[in-house]
Amino acid sequence: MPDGTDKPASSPKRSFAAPTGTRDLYPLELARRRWIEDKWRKSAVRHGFEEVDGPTFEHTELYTAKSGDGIVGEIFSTFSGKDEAAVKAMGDALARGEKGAAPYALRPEFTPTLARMFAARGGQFSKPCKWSWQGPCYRAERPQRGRLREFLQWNCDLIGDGSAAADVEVMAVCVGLLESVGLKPADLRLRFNSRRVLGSLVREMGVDAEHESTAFVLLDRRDKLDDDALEAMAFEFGTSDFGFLQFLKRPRGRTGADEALNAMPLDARAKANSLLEPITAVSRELQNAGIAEWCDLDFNVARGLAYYTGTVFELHEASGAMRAVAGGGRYDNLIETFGGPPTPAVGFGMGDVVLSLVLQDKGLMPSDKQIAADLGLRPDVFVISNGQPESDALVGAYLADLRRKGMHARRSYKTTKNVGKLLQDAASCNARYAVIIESATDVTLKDMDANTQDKGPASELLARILPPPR
RNA sequence: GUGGCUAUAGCUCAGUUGGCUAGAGCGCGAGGUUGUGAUCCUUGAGGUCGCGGGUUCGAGUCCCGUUAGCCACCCCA
Repeated sequence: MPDGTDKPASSPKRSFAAPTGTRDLYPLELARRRWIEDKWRKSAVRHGFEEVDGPTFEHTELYTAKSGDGIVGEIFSTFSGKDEAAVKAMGDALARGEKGAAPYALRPEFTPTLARMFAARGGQFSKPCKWSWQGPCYRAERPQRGRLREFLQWNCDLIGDGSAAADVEVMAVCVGLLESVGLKPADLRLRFNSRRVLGSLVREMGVDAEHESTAFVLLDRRDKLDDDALEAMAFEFGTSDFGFLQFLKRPRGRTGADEALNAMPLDARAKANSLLEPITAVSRELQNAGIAEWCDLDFNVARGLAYYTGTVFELHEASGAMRAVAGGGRYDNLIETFGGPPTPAVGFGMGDVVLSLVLQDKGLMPSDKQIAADLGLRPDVFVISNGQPESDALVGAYLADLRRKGMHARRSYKTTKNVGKLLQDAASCNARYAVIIESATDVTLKDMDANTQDKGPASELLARILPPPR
């Protein structure tokens, strides 16, 4: 365009940073992520969960319907780009000072997708249906320690069984993961509660059904607010019934059933034992499953998501310093809400960000070499020339042959003929064996772990390390 | 969305009360020595000091703005 500017034809260089809250994963970092994904998947498989997957983005209404305001406010809105009418409508709404909603949302969590999937086709599966999933989720939050805008989540859900045993089966796969990465009950605590029990208790204390969910919010924040702030919020929410206020302001720190019951009004306490039955059922099953030592009953756990109906739980670092590693619970109404048959379901989600932090803090993240070995990425053999021209010429043929036979085979790209430096190259990629080509027929086979080697005919020595023929 | 802290090489950091061509270690590349993963020696690449203004004879250094990152609140995996 002859616009008279003398800008050079080549546009100026511009550098881009990754968007806020996202991660660029270079080989070592991706290997660490794969290691976690591998542990997740294996834990799910061991416990009999089958992997499913769904779309990265959904209709926005899928989340506005049931997820609760917390998550809805963090949605990344998405347009198709071809739907100019929708883009314009949102622009107009914003211009009028209204809130606009995009037609699509990047998934902030997977549970609504799973409930939608089950509502659509769940009838064809035998019950209970045990599904696991892992993949990226997106939330437009301000990043900080343990929190990003794009993160990985692992979900395990058990659909079609409303029993306490089902609740505990889901908790058990979560604990199974922790055990598989070397964590101990002293490191992490699984705090559980029941919304149904909590609901009947607060009703006994004078809170009506309409205010039940705001009562849960208050209980969830007990540890973070002082009595005055709690009381102020309670009045604001219209949940200032005397009995409930006393319960809300009971001493902090102790979280078990006895402490909670002692803080309740007498007439409520009288009925409490029968009201507590759902929780005692869970406790029994925790014993049966052998994971009780990981778990604490905690009346402060209510969970933010609006769709939880029964048992709820959160997994926290024992010191309580860090945010939740995982959280979940029972959502018996969600599938019906999405047009399916009334179906009980329970599940949890675990994020990779906090889990990685915990593993690092505890020194449980394996070395990069160990991770590569765990993932089957360790080179089987490293091919080296002894520096003679006839050996140099054979490197490519050896590589091709070994690879064709199923070996992970590598070579050096350095120009040096120094065997020591080439072995250093082999060691730095953690190759299991090194093959030094000595002549047209002979090689030295070096066991890099044992630091032993033999020299002889190639056909004979390589036969030792080749995988058995199928 | 609110607040605090930080910003010099890929990484970890020096850089004096403002003063010559901005440094080190590690890592990366090349070469040498010892036919075997170590050690050692030589050498190279890589930075408009986050970006934009201002003060000054002179700014990596002082001031303002901005962006990004980290941390906390909020919320949550």
